[in-house]
Amino acid sequence: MTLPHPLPEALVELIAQRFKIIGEPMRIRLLDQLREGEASVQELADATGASQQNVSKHLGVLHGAGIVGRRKDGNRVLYAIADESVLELCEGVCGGVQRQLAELNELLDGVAR
Amino acid sequence: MTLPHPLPEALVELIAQRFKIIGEPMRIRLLDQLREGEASVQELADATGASQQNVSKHLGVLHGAGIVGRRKDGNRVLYAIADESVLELCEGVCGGVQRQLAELNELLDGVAR
DNA sequence: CAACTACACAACCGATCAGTTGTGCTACTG
DNA sequence: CAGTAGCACAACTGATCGGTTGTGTAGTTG
Repeated sequence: MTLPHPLPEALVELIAQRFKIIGEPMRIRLLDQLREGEASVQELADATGASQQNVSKHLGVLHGAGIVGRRKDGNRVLYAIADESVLELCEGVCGGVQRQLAELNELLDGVAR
Repeated sequence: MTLPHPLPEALVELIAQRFKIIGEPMRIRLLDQLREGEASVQELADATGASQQNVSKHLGVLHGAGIVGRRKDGNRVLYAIADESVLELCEGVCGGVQRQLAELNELLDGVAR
């Protein structure tokens, strides 16, 4: 996809909001956990060590953004990743981070030499 | 690239920080502007309608994250995109947004039918 | 029906952060 | 050298947000 230029203001806001939602450690942990498949709030709370309320809150945000899906199963509520593209985004970021660390290493090499 | 699972805590923090930095409308506007090539702080301030101090502050954050590069040119300081991958990230997000809007349209169609 | 589990909602608190204001510093100019 | 332009740093403020606490509700179990 090719981005228009200049970016329309509304799109800028949408993009920023999206990034901001993902830019939270706890939410990334939840998404990472959901890579194993759908899970209940309690399971995610246990897996991350966070409180049930906190997990529920973050899942609500992710669900509101359409990043995860909700499904009732009797007493519980199962969440699952609905937008696989977020994982690709994380990979992209990791790539950037790795590239940066590599450059940093080169710089250190240059100094040490 | 394939992400490890579970994500190490430090990596989670790094990813979140990166997303959070990009998740700010003004910074996205600056990056969008820099797609046209390097520009001075004043030019970016004029282009975005923001104050010089505010632009300088955001550029400082982007520079600290290694996303943009700095270069002195006489009296001015020219900034340029240093990590092109951020643009790809924005495209990825736009893809997700578009997909979401498409699904929303389908839902509306279903209701209206 | 009573007790319990799972979840979400609301209110609150502390921390973070974007934007402004004020200022100092550097480089160019007349 | 005085004046001006370009930029960054520091302090302040208001808003946003993550996490906790408390509570209400739906569904299950004995």
